Amino acid sequence: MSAAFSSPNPNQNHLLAALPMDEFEPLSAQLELVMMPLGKMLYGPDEQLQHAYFPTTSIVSLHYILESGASAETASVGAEGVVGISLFMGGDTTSSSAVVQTSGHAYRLERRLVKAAFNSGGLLQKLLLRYTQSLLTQMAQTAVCNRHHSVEQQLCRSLLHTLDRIPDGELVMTQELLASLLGVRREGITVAAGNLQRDGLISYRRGHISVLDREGLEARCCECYGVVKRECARLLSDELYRQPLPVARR
Amino acid sequence: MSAAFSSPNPNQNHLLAALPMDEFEPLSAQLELVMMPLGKMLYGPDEQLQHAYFPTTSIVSLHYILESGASAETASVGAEGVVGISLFMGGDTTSSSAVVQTSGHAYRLERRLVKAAFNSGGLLQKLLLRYTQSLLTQMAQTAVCNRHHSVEQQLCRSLLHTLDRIPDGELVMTQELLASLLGVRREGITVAAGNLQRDGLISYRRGHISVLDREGLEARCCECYGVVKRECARLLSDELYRQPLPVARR
DNA sequence: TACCGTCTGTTCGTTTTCGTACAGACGGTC
DNA sequence: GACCGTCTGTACGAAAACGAACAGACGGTA
Repeated sequence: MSAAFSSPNPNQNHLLAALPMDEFEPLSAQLELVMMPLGKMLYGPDEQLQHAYFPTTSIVSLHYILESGASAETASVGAEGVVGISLFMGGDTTSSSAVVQTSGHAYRLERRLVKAAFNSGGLLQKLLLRYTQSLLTQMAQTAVCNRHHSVEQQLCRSLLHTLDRIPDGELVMTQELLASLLGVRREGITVAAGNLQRDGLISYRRGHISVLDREGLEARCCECYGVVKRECARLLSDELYRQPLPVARR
Repeated sequence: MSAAFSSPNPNQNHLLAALPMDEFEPLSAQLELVMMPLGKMLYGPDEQLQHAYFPTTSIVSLHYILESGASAETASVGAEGVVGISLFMGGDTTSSSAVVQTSGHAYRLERRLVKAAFNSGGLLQKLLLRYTQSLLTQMAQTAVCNRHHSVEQQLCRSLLHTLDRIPDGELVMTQELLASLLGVRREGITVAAGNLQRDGLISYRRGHISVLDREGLEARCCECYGVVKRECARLLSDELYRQPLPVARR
């Protein structure tokens, strides 16, 4: 496990890890390891994508920026997924942007290779389609949550989703960043986070948030977190996935 | 054109109309014309879908119902699309529901046939994937709109999207229905619609809304309507679509 | 150690939406 | 023509989030 930190490995991405040898092998030489620094924009609105990114230790936020400059996250992508689905879905561009929300690594694959791999129609195609379906669920639930739930509930949801992808429970994000992800004022986050800290669920200091009581956060969160998590598990963890994740490829 | 009303025709659905003869022919005998009465639920959460529906004159609303009973629309589907993408994306079910928002007709195709047609990989597969991408855009924009825009702006958006699918400009929907689609109170719709009527943009009476000034509505609407419309046009109206829609198949 | 930029905390009035309650009006049915 | 269910209009206080302004605190750098 500790080797995972010192030596990045494509198997850290769940989609890549699920591929059988004969599908992974031809891709592996083409996969390029890239650093994903916090704040880096992978693509902007209507920009031709050059690569698909398979995050391993990084988290990427998909969001839309309004003419006013305001923005809101519509979904986020970690090691369970891939950034750049429009490359194989057919549009090549999207109206949204993709920005690194948690720094780390990713493997990227050049545009034409993504399309070719998808069209060759093996397990990878199935996986990518299922992942896209889980992304739909995530966006739909974000829409519902934005309509009906409080800033505090949405903060819990965001923290939990991030936590699921950062096993050590130590999130590196300022309140300002959280606010821009959720599309609310920074002050709103200050108050909500203050309440959570007062009640012993989290603790934070200048850009670092530690989750102290995960169950507490879940109890305080709206149902949206669970809906997305269950649906992603269902779509991506059934018979398609039988390999334990971090272990060497058989 | 008037024949379109008296005799339902699969060509009224844009996806079906775009198919070349050799792909449409084997499907045509399997397409079942169904009436879509207002309020009919095509499927509920986690329910195994039995058919995909290709609307012609009907409009279907995809939405999520919270434990509290509140709900919110995440996307809507008319003649440009298909209801039941999880059949070919791989999940078979979704956490959302699909309900008829405007009564009319649709053609439905049995589950296995949908999967077979998708997997045979012709133009239909391309079309379905592109349509799914447009659905992603729609959901993402709904999330953003729910976060940042007023009830009145969202009402305009909803009316415009419906209007695009109901050419005669006479919408059959109560304020109660509109409220449940947008996930707001009925009173909020009363006020917003009252303002629009006062300013001469619409007129309504007991469940019937007439749009009097389309440009006015667009001016009053947020950018979200245009974003979705342009993106759908781009994804579904390029080289894949060259046939004029209502005309007989060549 | 002093400094300074960034991050966090707090305040206050404003706006929007919510929740609740009830009144009025339309239109189809008996 | 009277009735009644449904749809629409209005009002009022409560709650949530916003916008703007400013104070304080942390922590890296000079």
